[in-house]
Amino acid sequence: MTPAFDKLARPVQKWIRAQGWRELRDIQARAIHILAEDNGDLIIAASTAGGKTEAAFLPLISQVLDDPATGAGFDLLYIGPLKALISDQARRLEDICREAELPVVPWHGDIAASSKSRAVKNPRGILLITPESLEALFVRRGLEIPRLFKNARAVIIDEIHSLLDTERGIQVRSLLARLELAVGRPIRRIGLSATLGDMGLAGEYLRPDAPDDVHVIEADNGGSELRIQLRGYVSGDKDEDVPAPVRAISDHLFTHLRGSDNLVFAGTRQSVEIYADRLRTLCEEAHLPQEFYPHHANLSREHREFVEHRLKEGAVPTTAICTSTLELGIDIGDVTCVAQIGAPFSVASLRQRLGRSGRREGNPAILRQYAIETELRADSNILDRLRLGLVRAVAMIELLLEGWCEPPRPGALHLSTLVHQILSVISGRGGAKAPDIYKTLFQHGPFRSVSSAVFLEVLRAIGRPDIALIEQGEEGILLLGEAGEKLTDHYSFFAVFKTPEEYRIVANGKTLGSISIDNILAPGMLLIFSGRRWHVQEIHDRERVIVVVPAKAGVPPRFGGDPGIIHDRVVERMFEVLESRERPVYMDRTALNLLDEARGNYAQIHFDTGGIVQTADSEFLIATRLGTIKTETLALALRSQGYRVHVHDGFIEGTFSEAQSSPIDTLKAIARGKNIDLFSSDPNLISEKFHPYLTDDLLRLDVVSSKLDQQSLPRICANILGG
DNA sequence: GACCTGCTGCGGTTTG
Repeated sequence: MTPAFDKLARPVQKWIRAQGWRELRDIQARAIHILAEDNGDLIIAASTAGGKTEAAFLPLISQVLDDPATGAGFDLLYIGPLKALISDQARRLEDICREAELPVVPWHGDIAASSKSRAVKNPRGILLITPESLEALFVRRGLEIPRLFKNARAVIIDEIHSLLDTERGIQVRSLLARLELAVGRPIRRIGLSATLGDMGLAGEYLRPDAPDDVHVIEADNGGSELRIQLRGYVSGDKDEDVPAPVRAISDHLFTHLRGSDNLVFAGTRQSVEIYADRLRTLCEEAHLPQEFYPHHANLSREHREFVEHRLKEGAVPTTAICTSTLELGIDIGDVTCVAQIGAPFSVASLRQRLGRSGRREGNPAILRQYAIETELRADSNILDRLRLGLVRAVAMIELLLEGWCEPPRPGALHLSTLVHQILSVISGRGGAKAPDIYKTLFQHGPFRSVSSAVFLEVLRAIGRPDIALIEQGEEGILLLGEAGEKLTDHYSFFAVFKTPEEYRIVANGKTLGSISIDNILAPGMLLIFSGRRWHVQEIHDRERVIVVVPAKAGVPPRFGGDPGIIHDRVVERMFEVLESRERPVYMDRTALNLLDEARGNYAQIHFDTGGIVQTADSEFLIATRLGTIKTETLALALRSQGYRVHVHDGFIEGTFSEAQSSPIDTLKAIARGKNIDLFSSDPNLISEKFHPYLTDDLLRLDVVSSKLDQQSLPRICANILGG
């Protein structure tokens, strides 16, 4: 074939021939050359099904075969964020490795303990593991880590775009640093990804000590055709059984998606239930077989796998009404079109979703965007008049077409994850001194933006007698306290992210899924769940179980959630859309009418003399033109000065009383550097799993580093006043 | 004003 092919080991070449491949893909050939050249780190970015896994593994497996290690130890380590992904990848790798007689060891919570203990006794080949299971190895078998990984040539991290600066991403980085420390040498890191907004920042994530040395291979997947339509809908009376836009959008989906495989991203789990229920009803009324199914994280594994299987097999037409569950890497094959109801929270996720469609050569990728706006009345709010949902959908489509997406946001302290890693290090080593922990987690690990003073404060906080996560032993050794022992002893310790408490919903002895305990339910109430209608029969509070039987009517449950963070650039583009006169060709007539209306209303506000206007006697409106973080920071500052404010995309709406100074004067004072206590309105600061063990001071530091931008506050105010 | 992800070790019994 090619020089790249000649570099591969015999059994690998034989496997490639058996696949009937005529040639290696471009990214595969490039990866083979780069991985043969030196020991450097590498990022491979290509779309789903673009051959990334093979690009990384074919040359690495070749190296293992050409130069076998002596003694026990895994040759390669793969970290994947999903159990389903690990099982998928293990199947593919087993096929390649069968010829080479290299063991492939999938390892996650659903794998039998017997096969795990076998692998620990005789570690060889490729280990595929979740971040949580790797954490468990460090905690439960900390002393065996060097033996298990001393031969590891590389660690492959799949879907790194889903990790980056998240809690879980910081955990993975910490584990990598601890791994290298345990084996006493660097281990080459290879990141696989679909969507990356900024390769430099991804390199920074992969190897913080030498980001510039990280090789990058990017597939050019330009050229494939993209078809977009944005349809507008106006909602009327809220009291209707099925609201008009739900009815109209469902009719449109039913007409255009029936007969093919599609994904409908409905935005929220509640919305998934509403549209799935409506589309099921339409199928029943037309006496047609069912082909629309809901898919979200609260539905049972059995039901989700049923939907995934139908999509993957492609034997019968299937449309999944889903949340971001179907956005990540699990293999569901190609879909005809991707529908998006309401604007998403990030361009990155829109891009990732669209990547599911038009993958087969010659097929276009199709995006059907639906925007719902409320009908205006004489007393309608000014922000309803600006049609911000529709405007955001337009802004995001424009940014998508330009190829932009959100970069990661480094700089957060991640104190909750730090508490977790401190406990993990102490537990895995049976005790540790503060300077050793500092060396492990800070000099080599991901917490270098945390100062040593803050580190000591965290140790003191979790060592307080009423917290008792750690305590001081002889010669300054830190040991687990009573609460720390209890926490790390339970398997729930290994995940760094928080999970809500839930009821299990059971019908006819089978689990349908779960709903949050925040739902107020009583026997006799009606429920829509898993796309069908139910009657609540029994509630078992202690067992957290709700028993339901089929019913004729129902209402969807509440699932709750955190507000999303919208990037500055998206809001900036929204204002450009409001101030422009261009009418995008992909919008239907209703959508264009709504956009014209929004532009007319925006022009009437007269922001031309500055970003703040008085809209009524005691009401004001600020256009920050900035994303969630900066707009929320200003909102907190105004609240601390006694104003009542509401935040929207790039806008703050507020009221003030005569006794207060005018909001313009307040903005002027902040612009001049007036000292503001952002927390005087006492906002909730606990959002992550280990936050409850920290002090208020530490929580404030953490929030300021991750969710606010205190530093920019004077400039934000100056820009608003400058018009 | 949202979405998603994950989980060990032991003791007992049976089988080759």
